[in-house]
Amino acid sequence: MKRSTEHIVYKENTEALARFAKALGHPTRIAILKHLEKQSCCFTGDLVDVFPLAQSTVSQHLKELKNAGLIQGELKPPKIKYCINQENWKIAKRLFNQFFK
Amino acid sequence: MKRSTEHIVYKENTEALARFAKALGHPTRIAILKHLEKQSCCFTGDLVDVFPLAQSTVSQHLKELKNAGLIQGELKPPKIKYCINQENWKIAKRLFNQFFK
DNA sequence: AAAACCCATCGTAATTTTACGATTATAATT
DNA sequence: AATTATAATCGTAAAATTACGATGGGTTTT
Repeated sequence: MKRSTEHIVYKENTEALARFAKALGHPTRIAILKHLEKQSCCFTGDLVDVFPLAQSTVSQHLKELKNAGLIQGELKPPKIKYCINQENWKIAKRLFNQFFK
Repeated sequence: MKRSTEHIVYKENTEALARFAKALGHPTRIAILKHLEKQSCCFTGDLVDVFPLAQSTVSQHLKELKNAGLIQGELKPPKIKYCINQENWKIAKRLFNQFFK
């Protein structure tokens, strides 16, 4: 089946908002972010203890949040400390705010 | 491969927020909602003209937005008029606001 | 150097999403 | 009753997502 591979061009903000929303589109990722907001920071292992999910699955969710720019990891051997990416968080906040204004 | 079919229990708001976010997680759906906000309402056909997508594809996106509760359709034969679901819109707005507070 | 620890990545499978054209359903018009 | 208009739904295919266990790559500790 044919499927248009060239994608539609949307406004800058539309793409960005959809990207953030997509990253937020899974309860586990929302829960991870809530956890990070409360704790300010945490290690992967902490989250593996919190959720009944495999370590690799949690890691994958973290990767998506990182790819979306919502979190960032800091090497703290032998662990990795994850925090909210405040800069992008502000951008996301602003985009959602003006979307729902 | 085994895969846990029983799902994790999240807080009420976490599930709800993820559901809304997921619906917003595609640029076409963001664009549709922006259009609805500006126009206040519109018909499926209007959107088919706006986006370079098949009618069935647009209809599918509308269905998802409807399932998420973000829009509602009103029979206006032979058309269907779509509007933002103000009640749920307010809920979504509140959930995102308190999430990003 | 070996063992232990933490976590990303790989490989894989099931499921869901996204897109299309074709068909169907409903209502209005002729 | 037949035709037209509008839009949902069906069937299908490709791609992406979500989950798991297993493996591997750095550090630190022994």
